[in-house]
Amino acid sequence: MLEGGEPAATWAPRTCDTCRAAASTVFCRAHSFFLCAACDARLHASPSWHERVWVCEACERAPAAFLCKADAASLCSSCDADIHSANPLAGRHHRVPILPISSSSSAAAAPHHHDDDDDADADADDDDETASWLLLNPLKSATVPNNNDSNNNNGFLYGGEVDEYLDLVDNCNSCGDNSNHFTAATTTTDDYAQHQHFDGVSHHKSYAGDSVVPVQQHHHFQLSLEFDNNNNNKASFGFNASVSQSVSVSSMDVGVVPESTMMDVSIGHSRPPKGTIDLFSGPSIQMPSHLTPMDREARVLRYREKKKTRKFEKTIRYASRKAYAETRPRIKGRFAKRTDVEAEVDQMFSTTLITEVGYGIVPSF
DNA sequence: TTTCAGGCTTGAGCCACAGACAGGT
DNA sequence: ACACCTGTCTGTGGCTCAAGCCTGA
Repeated sequence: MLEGGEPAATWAPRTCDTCRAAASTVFCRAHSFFLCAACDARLHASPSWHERVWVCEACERAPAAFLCKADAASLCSSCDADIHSANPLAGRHHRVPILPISSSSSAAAAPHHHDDDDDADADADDDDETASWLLLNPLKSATVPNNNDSNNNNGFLYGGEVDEYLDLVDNCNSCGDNSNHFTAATTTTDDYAQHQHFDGVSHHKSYAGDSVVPVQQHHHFQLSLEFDNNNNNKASFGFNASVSQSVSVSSMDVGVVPESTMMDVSIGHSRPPKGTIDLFSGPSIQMPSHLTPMDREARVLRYREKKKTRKFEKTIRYASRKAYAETRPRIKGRFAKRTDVEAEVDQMFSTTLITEVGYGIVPSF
């Protein structure tokens, strides 16, 4: 859990230069003032508006200079440089110089807008995000034939492969031959709250995917790709690739509980912890070598659908077991043996539970 | 700039037991 | 074919602690 873990003092937004109370949201270039929404509306209510820009959404202390379309975030030069140099994927985010707040669209253009009713924007953002998640090296993509999909230009080419990988990981039990070598490195530091299952993850001030605006730490999952120039349909995955690119995929969305440390491929690793997937041992996962545009589109759609429906909450499969566990005596958190008296009380409790709540029948799935 | 210590965060593992499930009689 | 018995496996929550990360000196 991250409760209280955020150094709030260091992230205090700049206060309004006029009222000195509210957090500033815009920067007026004419005044060289940081203004809150109220003061901005008051000072710039006349038709002769000054040119204003949004305050950086990351540091909240400097005027925004760029708009990152992938993150839908307005960023100052410093934050933009920091964030988009963090990894190759972030570097591919499409950013444009930020435009002054227009007279009619200040509200509509407000940052932090992720309204579902704005389908066009949502789709665009979704495309960007999906691309960010799925894309691999665009240069390499261009070298692969059977590549007629216009989406390839923005790196969608291997979305299907990545998605396929996600599915493979989900299923966790299908491995092909070793012609394609797949390895992965993971780092894990933060953002996960307690999760006991692959889907049992909760977020705390984290931005899903590779949205990196305020990300201080990142779970990411790295793939390295090696392309066989002699057989362009074959892509192998490995760390020692002479021509390789990395792609970061948030493990929280992949649904994989990664190894806890960055692993060196050369280091032999023993059994992974229970509940994790050992991506390093055994036969490599075979990746599909080529897909039709329709296949790719279908996979991307499937990926998006999965992303929409994924659940981070812990799923209780057996309510009765939960009820028993909650009433069970513990010693330092561990279940302890019940005394006869406790067993009797529990028996009574169970009877009550059956009649009142309906527990006692464990549903089968 | 590098190193180190201390604090903080995260997640695996442990425990007992009810119920599911498979296989034998 | 059916009922019953037995053994094994699964899932449940709170706590501890090791490992890794972060921050400041």
